[in-house]
Amino acid sequence: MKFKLLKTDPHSSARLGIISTSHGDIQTPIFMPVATHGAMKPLTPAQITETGAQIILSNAYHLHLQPGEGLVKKAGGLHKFMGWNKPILTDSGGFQVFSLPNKRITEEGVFFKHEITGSEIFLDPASATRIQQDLGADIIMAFDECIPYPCDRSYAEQSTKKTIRWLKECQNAMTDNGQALFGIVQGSVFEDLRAMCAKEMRKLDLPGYSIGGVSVGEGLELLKKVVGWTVPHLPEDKPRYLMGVGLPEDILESVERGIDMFDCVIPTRYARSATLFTRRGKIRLTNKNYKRDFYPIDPTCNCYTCQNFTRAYLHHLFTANEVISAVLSAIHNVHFYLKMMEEIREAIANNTFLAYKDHFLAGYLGSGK
RNA sequence: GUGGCCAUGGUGAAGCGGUUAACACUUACGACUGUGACUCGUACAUACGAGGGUUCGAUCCCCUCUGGCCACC
Repeated sequence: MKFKLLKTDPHSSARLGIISTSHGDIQTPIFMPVATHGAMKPLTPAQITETGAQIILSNAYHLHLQPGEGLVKKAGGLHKFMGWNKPILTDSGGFQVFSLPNKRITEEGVFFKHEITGSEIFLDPASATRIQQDLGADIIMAFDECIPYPCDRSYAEQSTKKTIRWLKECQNAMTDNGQALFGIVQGSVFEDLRAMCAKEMRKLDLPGYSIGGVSVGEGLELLKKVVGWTVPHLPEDKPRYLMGVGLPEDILESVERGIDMFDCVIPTRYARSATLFTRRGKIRLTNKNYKRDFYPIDPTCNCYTCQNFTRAYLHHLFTANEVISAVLSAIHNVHFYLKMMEEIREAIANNTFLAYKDHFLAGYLGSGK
């Protein structure tokens, strides 16, 4: 994997770049839709491609449980297994340390309770790395501890140091198979911890760096601060990935502060519960005022769903609990995100990023809504 | 025709003398940020078939009516 920084916005820290992988190039800033189990919830790879996705995210933890990295490897790797020949990034399972209820964290790793079988499974930096190597994604993530928010300083400091140590163990576990290992900066909402973590990780000369432990309830204002504290300590010539973010406004604010990559479940998850993104804000298609609304979800959108279906039809599909309600909605939401990213890149290229951001937010957050 | 049982919101239903009529579903509106088609939050019977009566007080007791179910003729 290689990253080429094409330009930096003269009015902000927004950047334009290209990540090259053996499965193709990725234009940054980019949003990565999430396909945790090796499947993007309701969409086929062909549909994912149609939304404009350049890279998707899968999760090593989930694939380890089912069907197991050994089987994926035997199938020829994750790309071949799931029929997706563009770049893939796998998350290590570090986030599950944060999000799953039954786990025990030690200095060496984390014990999880298998959700289905109830058996105990153990993940540590070495095993998480090995799993991801077997899966064969283009970019793999370090095994970290995603610190909950709020969190007291002493725990945050101890956890952050552990994450740094774990990163070194991940790096040591790497074999030269062409995959790129990204480190994950933690440090909760403490400026010095974020800076310390970024500086320490920078010394390891990794192909990319991410910021983790955000979007865990701290809110947009703190998110902006955390990104602002961290980015200056990261190398210019390596991609920066803000994990698990976010809403359109979160992404715009973070691009402005120098982030290149994003992932989030929001567009696909919201699609399943009838929340759709439009240039004028989110709408919830199950609301009864859409029952007789014969306009597309977003009249300015050129996705398959908006070109062919009305809000009234989608409202009907959700009411009738038809599975393609999720399919058509996900196509739109993912397309919406990726179109926004495309426009962000165009704006940076034209030195008009801040104007674009203001214009977008004015329409999206809007007057009435 | 006679006897018995029952009648609570959009639905299924608790309560059976005492200030807010349980719960579930539906519905409505929210939430969801390194993903269980999940889940969660909030709202929703001035009202207990109708009319009388007893009582300090009735959805809960009594009478009549109306409606439904069952049994017998």
